[in-house]
Amino acid sequence: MSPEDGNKGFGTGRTASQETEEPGFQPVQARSLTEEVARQLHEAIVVGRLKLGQRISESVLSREMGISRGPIREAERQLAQQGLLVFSPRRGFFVRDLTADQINDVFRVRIVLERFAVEEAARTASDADLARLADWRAMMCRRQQSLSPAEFVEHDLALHRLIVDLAGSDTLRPLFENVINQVRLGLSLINLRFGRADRIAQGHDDIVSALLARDGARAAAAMEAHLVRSRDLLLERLKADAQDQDRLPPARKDQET
Amino acid sequence: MSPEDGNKGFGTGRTASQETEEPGFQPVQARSLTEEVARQLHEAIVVGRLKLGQRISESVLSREMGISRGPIREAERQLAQQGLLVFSPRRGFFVRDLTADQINDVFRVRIVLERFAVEEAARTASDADLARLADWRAMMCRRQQSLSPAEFVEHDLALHRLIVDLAGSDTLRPLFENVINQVRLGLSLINLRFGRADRIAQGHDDIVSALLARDGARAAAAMEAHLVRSRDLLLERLKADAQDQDRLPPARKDQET
DNA sequence: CAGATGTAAACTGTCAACAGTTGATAGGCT
DNA sequence: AGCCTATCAACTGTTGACAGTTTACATCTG
Repeated sequence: MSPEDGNKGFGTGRTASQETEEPGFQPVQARSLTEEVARQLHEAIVVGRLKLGQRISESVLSREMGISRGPIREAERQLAQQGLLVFSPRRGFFVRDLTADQINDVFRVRIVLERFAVEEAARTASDADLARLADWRAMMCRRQQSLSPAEFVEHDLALHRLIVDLAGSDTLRPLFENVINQVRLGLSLINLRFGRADRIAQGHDDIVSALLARDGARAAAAMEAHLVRSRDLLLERLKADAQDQDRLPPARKDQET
Repeated sequence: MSPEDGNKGFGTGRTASQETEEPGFQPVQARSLTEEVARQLHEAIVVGRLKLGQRISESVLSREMGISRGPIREAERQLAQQGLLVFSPRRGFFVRDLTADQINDVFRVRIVLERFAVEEAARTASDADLARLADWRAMMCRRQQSLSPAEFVEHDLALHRLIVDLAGSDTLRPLFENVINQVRLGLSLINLRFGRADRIAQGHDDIVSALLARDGARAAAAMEAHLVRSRDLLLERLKADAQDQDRLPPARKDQET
């Protein structure tokens, strides 16, 4: 109906509009330059290749990527709306910087959203979807030993996104993505490493088991506890890293990309 | 009331950079064309001058407004991120269309966000800000008789925005604006008129008085009840209007702007 | 007459260039 | 030397134009 079909069903994998046709033709997708630029910028930011507060110059980017400034402008504006960049008129875009207070604030809202998500999921998700969620979690648990810290973070976020999808609310999804982007900004602020990460992972099992029992209240409580732990771990490491870097001369200026 | 005039001084902080200078010079604001276009489009949509589902053509708009297509592209993309437009690749932007189910979904999320907002406001807002909120509500109540339905809606939304500001969360604010935009879309779907609107207004007093008492739980309950009433009234009128329009031939096509 | 096919207009995606502004650097004055 | 001022380079805001795609209409064929 509407020009943009929300990807319904299960996971984040937007399996798209590929109707079942006999010979497996891929629906040839001509991604626009804007999308490609947005994708690359998004990755560069959440991976931490772009430092927080760093300026993202249109002209520099256009020269580096070999395209004109139009698509880059649009991509930057898109990321700004997603909360990854901030815009300063006539000066350009900068990677958003986060203080510890702001990270705290982000998590307050995140807790609200994800409590709602698990409650809805416990109420309305299909048995099949819940079972798939449990399978996915089990698989992730088995692989846990062989994951790098960055991969562990990705799996963690994927699980949360899965739960939000199960809530089945097209309104919630974009809000969650926005908040998650801020969380990733915060994560890119620290040096990822393991430590008490297994306690974080343990929280997932509590959430999933409550979901399987369709106990919304317990799932919400488990979710909140899990997020509080994640937040505290993040803030704690942020403080530790900040102390480490106090020795280095804090020369941060408008660096080129 | 423009959607984006940071109502200063109230709760939010962000008192802007206008230092106290003697002669009252306005900080001459060179609004970019993009912002101006976005503002006009925003208003045209929430006022209902643009029908839901209608196509917004770049070229037509650029001819009408006498500017080139660049700023219009950017403004459209911005509104798309805000949830007012949807984008169909190589076809353009369309005013987002809402079904009754989607309106229901929007209100589910809105309730979650605003419950959080009043709880935070009850906990952290300053006494002065709460007093100002009460004053504002009282003034609005006195004027109530002389308001048009559209003005009443604006006042209602302004009150909710005020409360969200009082929560003091920079993370919550943009999410709320996004949700509110969807609500306005829904409102533009019906013929505004009075009826049991006074019962809606009554809900505001419950919320404000609970806030003044700093009773977060009661404020949240009042907020939820208020929003549920608003939602039900909206959905009910939507159904009634739809029946009215069933007689007219439903000729809706890609109309020019 | 119904369906498929070809054609043309209109539109979006992208680009290169111009104009105005910002920030920094070099120079002059006290 | 220290502060202010003028100049300049780089960047953003905006424009008009070109190329490829989509959509609608007309034409052809069974």
